[in-house]
Amino acid sequence: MVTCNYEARRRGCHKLELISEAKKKVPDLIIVLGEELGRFRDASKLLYKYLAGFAWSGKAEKLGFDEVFLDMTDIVEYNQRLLNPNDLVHSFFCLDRDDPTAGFSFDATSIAGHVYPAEDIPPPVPVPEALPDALTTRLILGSHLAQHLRLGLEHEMGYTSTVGISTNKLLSKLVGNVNKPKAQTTLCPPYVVPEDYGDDHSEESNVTKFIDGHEIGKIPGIGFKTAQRIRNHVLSRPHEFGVGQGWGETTDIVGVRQVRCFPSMGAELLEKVLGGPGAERGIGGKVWGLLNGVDDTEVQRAKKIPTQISIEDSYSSVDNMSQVLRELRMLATSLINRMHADLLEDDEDESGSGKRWIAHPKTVRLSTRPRPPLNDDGSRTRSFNRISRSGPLPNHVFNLNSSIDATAEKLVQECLVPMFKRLHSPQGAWSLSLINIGVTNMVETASDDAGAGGRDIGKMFRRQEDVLKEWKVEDKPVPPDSLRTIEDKPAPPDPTPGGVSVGVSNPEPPGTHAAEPSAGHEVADYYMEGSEDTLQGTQETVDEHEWEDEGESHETCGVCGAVMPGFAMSAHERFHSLE
DNA sequence: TAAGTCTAA
DNA sequence: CGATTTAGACTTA
Repeated sequence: MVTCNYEARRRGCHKLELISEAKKKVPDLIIVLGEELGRFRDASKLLYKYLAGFAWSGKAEKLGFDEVFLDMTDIVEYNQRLLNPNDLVHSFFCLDRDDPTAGFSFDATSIAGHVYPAEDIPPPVPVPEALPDALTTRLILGSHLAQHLRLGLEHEMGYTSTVGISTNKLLSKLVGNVNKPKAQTTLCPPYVVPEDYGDDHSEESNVTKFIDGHEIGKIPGIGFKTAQRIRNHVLSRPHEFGVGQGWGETTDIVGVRQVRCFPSMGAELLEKVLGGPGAERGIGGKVWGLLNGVDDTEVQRAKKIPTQISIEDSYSSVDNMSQVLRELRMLATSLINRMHADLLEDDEDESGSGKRWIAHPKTVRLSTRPRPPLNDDGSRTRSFNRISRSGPLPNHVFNLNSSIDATAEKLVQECLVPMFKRLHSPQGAWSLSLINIGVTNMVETASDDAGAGGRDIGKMFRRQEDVLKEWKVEDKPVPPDSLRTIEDKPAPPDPTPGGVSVGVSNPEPPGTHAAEPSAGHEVADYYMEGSEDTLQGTQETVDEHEWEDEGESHETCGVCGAVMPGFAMSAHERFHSLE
């Protein structure tokens, strides 16, 4: 079992649990095979959009399908100034700079929702004496904003959510885990993080106190490998693996405190332990920061186009060409569909138009995970290693006049099969446990993006250039009258209604860092979970050729019938695809 | 650019 | 027995 909902968890199930085990605990457990990610994607997009709408800065970063970081520094600071110190209980949170009436009322004398450390005694009667210190005020504001977002998410979108509120991504994410589901938690001051940190301030700082309670592998940014190396060093021996349980379970539990307080521990030592070939530069300093609750990474703004799109499937064994062919066709079809869903946009400005590509991937990649051979004892060492080959993506995949199936088939025959042969000799014996195909190297198509938010002229120029570059060779040969729009077809509905959704989301606001008392970022960390949706659109197409076979012979365009030298066809096709 | 590693949900 | 899928950031050659 990959994952389970909160109801199942309440009854004792875990992620990655054996189905047999889970069934013992919950006989009426419902097992759902496979996945319909499309509906999750759609829900994810919708929820993301809703939340990002509250971020004045536009800083709203998705983490997976169901989590979002929101940097609410500006809105929080704005409201900090609006507070009336003489009547904090009746405060108003303004959500729109341009509309003083947009917002909600709240009590600025206390934090909304749960707090860390937990208060054993609920605060007496609020004593709106004076304005608390700046950080506390900001966290109070952040907590109420989070509360408002969670209520909005629930009442307007139908999803419950979980949120963590603190001053950076690391802390907000971690503190969001403290109370769930359907809750929010704010990491309370004091946040004393000394300039150099490293000294033991656990007495004064809730940051240290909080983070020290975590096993190192639980810290975001410290993954399996990194955690392992740190454990080995601290324990000065190879760790032991837990048996029978999920991955990465260790019988040796090494806590953050144990590492932080290890003799001569610091950025330099960590750099030695973790550095080396292939390691990220500055890894020591980065991890040292994490162990001290320091995380200066910015909440990223949403990207309009993904940097890659990939599809994969795993198998118990795929070991012959006909299986490979079948799987490649399936994957290629899904990939083309995904490209249409994610890279095709309604063409507004043309009358009677259809869709147009907002970006063109330039590269296609095929990766596999070969099953390791049997060991002497008959066992098989697990390996997750992948190998891959990549090459130019033929232009014909952008042709909207061909059917998806035809496009996929062509992609398989022309690209994927040859790449596969570069990976695995048709003679040699192989057995694959996974096949993945994907497209990368997106080149954004120029758009009349009247979009708000700052526009980057330089960037737009570059985009133009990129596009023009692609055209240059072929530009001339394209007959003027070959321009044509491609009409779009209504998408075949393939939605499955109703999904189950559990939704949870959790935003967390401000992020003042102790290290930088005044200028911290605020980070809101949102969490959403579960969701459902409908499916995507469709397409169709005509036909075409591609750029690799540039010969001197003439060819006829399947779309407009124009005749031109072979080398010009790719540009010509691109031309159609852009229209 | 290509291939691989690490991380995370 | 068996153990997902997708994607981003980053390094190295």
